[in-house]
Amino acid sequence: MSTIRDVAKLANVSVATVSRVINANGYVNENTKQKVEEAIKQLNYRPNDVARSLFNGRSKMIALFVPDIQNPFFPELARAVEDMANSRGYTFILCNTDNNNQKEIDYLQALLQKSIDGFIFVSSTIKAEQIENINVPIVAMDRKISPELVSVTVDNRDGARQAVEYLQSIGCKRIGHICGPENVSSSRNRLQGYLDVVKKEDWLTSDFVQVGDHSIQGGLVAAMELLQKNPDIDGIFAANDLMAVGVLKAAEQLGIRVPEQLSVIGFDNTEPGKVTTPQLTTINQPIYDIGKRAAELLIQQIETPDSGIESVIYNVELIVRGSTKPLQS
Amino acid sequence: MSTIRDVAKLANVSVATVSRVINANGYVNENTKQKVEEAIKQLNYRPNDVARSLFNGRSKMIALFVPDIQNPFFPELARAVEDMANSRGYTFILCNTDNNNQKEIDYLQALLQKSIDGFIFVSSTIKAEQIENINVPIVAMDRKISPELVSVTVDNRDGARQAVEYLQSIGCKRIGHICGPENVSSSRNRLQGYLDVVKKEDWLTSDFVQVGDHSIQGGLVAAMELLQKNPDIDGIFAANDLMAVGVLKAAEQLGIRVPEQLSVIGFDNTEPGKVTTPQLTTINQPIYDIGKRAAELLIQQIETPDSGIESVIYNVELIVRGSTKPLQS
DNA sequence: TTGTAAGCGTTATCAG
DNA sequence: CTGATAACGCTTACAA
Repeated sequence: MSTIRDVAKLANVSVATVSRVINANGYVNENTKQKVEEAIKQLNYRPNDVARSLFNGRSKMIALFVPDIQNPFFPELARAVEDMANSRGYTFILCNTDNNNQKEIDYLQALLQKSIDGFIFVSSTIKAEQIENINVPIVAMDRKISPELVSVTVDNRDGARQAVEYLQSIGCKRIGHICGPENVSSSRNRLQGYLDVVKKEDWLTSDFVQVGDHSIQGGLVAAMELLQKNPDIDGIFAANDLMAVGVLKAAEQLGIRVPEQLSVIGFDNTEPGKVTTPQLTTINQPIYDIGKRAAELLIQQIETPDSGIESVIYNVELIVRGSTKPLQS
Repeated sequence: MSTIRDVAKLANVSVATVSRVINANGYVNENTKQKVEEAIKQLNYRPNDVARSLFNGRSKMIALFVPDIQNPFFPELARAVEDMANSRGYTFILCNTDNNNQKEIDYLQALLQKSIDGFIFVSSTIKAEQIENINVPIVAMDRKISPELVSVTVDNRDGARQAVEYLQSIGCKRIGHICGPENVSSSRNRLQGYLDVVKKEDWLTSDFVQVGDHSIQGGLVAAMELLQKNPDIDGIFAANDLMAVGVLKAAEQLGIRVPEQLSVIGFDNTEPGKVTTPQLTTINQPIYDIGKRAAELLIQQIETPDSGIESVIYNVELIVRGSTKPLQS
């Protein structure tokens, strides 16, 4: 690896001049510029980013924290962040936190020591005070962390309402809900949306809501509970697609036909819901856009501090597929 | 952020002494050590990794190149690499290459400028000569790049044989194969395994092999072709689970019952094959172990060059589920 | 328009 | 056992 000094020597100029041409800043005579560029080419010189980072305290790296990339919701999000990071010249670092606060703190610390330029968090475990005196920009994605922190989310409550209203519109009379963990803001909002629609129904009891953990297995267990306690349920809204797939499995095990006897609806519009039989009716989130936007906002904050960034809330929409069907009456 | 100089000042010692304490190397009096540690705690000092990297030319970062993290095969692999990297104190960088050689080269260049310590490649597009004078360790994973390069793979040919022999054992008489792209070493080996078993069958023609692109859609299209050209096919071995899911979809569209009329078998044992109806019979790869081992070998090469690393080949095993069933006769 | 030199925060060498 | 000090490779005053 050749250094700026090698280039300077070969071009018969000082390192300052080389630096000027590399960064296209400051005056430099067209002729010497040619000489320098020639030398750079000859030596196949590339500036050492570590030295640059040391000097200016910036690394051109951003990190994304997600609970677990093995959850099919996250790869597309990660992909979007990476693509945007890339196109703006940033290196992308992926951190799986397993919803473990200690891991988050450890990652945070380690990356700060590397002069990371910013963070995007998908987290329900980090506390606002743990990041309040971090002096690099942070954006919350998918889940809010605190009202003050810039975030990119969707209108979860409205999505849930759309889902439950749709179930009603096709004739469902008893609608259960499998919600996500209580500490996840999006789960709370989806539960809220469910309640908005059914709270005045006389059949509603706490037995119609079960908590799942966003996994297929969790959805299966919750659905079993739900269906056994309330045999008259004819519609289930699960807070994400994975749990909805679990509902499908539970129904299969119990010999309940979907959608003839039970309509099922998920949330997210991720891949698993497209390979089941029947395919899942769900609420679509613009996942790629969310990731892209979050990265964009982060980079804007990095490059233009105090440029007044606003949080973003995307709309969601119902996608009807085979797991829901108007009931015969 | 305080520096080593602040610590030195507060503890009334030189920066050299502080450095010795931090790195636990060289002699330092127990008493002064206490003083220094005290000062470190008081200032909440953390060494600047960028400065360290500049000095010793190492960054404690490793990168993983995969075609696309949205393919469900890769998240588990990535997870394994990250976990191992973490446990050894390395930062993990994920790069999606889209099988695009230019992207690979660009990433390579960019990361080398950041003093990256090593690479793990899942690639069928990079050429051996493009990496031959990279002076950091490289490990190939899942796919071989060149015979000389250390790799961690599975016995694809044997896995394919197991799959096809199993189909024969349950009575399949005409077995088609959907293979992956020809430039992918694992695809070639799986095709080879398929041929090992059926090459002497008199019914075998080139119509029994279709090329897919490892996606559901690609599998669907290939299966359509296969089933229309050879209506008597009663078994299909797809080179990965995603394409096998496509086969299931094709069968559904054509009104062919699986497994009664057609047995289907995939490869990888990934999540999508577990949510279909029927669930997919497949060949299990120890995905997490592969990733973990590759990372381990890479780090070993980084920390102990010339320690004589050998390539690793894992065994695979058949997992029987609902998409295959002994034929009535 | 160009060059000199200080400094970014560490580590390691070499005296003491 | 401890302290100066010269690197690591780059950028940016400041001078010329």
